[in-house]
Amino acid sequence: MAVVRLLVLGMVRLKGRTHGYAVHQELVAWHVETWTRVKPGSIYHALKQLTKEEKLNEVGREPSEEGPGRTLYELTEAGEAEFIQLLESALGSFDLEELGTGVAFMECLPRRRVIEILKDQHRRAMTTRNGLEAMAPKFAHVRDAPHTSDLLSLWSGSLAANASWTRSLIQRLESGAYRMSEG
Amino acid sequence: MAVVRLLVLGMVRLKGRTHGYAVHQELVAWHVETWTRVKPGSIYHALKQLTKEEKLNEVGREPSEEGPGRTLYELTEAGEAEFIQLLESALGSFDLEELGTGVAFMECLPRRRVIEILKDQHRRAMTTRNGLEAMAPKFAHVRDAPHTSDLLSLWSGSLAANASWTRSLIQRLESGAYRMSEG
DNA sequence: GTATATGTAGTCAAGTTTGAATAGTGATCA
DNA sequence: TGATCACTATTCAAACTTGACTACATATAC
Repeated sequence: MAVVRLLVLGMVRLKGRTHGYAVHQELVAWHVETWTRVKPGSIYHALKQLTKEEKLNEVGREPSEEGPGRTLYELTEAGEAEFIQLLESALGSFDLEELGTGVAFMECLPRRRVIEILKDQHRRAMTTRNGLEAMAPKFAHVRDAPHTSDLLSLWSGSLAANASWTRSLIQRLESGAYRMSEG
Repeated sequence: MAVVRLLVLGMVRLKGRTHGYAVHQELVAWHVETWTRVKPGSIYHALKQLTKEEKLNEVGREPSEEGPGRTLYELTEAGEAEFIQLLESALGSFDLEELGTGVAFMECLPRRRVIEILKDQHRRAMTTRNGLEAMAPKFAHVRDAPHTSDLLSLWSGSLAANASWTRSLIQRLESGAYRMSEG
């Protein structure tokens, strides 16, 4: 998923120069496991893959006083671009794990940009929800699609709850809450 | 994910003897893409993997009038057991994709069993939600965990919405809605 | 002093997902 | 007729996830 890439890029960006284990520790400190599951193996894979794509540079190994040596990574310019792109796309998603990850890093974007993306996300969520509500009556009598109306209302309710949360976040941002990036 | 395995097992169970393309077609007819994404590649992989685990049997190939030949599969006894287990676990999950998949097949279980599982799921969802609410004040002032209270309220709201939907489904089931499995 | 637990740092194999590619069969149309 | 399009049916490589394992270092208990 894009979630792991965003988390890893974001952490390396935040720390400037770091290693896989530290990324994992920091994610645990952030309690990311409450909104998404990120296993150590995925972190190490992402580090290698992003290095292969030249979004990260491997900048040598560092000995450690409390265990084996560590492999250090740094963000490249391409990595910075990738980070921004993944971040914007995460804030525009209405998948909870992606959205949550985007929110965790939203202060890396300028306030007005975040508001813009969230408003667009809210609009699309409502459009999708209306679409679901509209298709409900059409499938009420289709035998081969089981429990379609229940499933539609499950998704519709979830979208509505998330949209309501997004609305309140937009309000907090518009009233000046949080320290955001300049520029 | 367990979602694909459940969908594939369920479809093969429903059709008695079928092939990958038909499974895909039926999932499209069910509008499964509104609540989860299932690519053809995942279906074919699941068929092969489940066959390797003897949850399915490959029972030969069938020529087709409108294209290449098809590989046919059937459910084994172990497959039936696996289906029931995945189904019960899906109905007990509060991951939307899993829960949705469980609901699509819930009529394969007896009414009282489904109610029992859903009540347990609802109870656990509420417990989780209370846990989230309880941890919110503790992390309000922790600088290194960004936007934790926003993220907690996002999840909390989502859990509440799903729990409310589950409650209403339980009510419909208790008042005798839907044709369910005997036994 | 040595087993044993705990924390640090990472690798690996197996399973899974994804998007693109392959290949057969009619239907349309110039 | 033969070019091209759409539908049928599947395979494949690459990326990604997962759980189990390796290996180093320190503390602690016996």
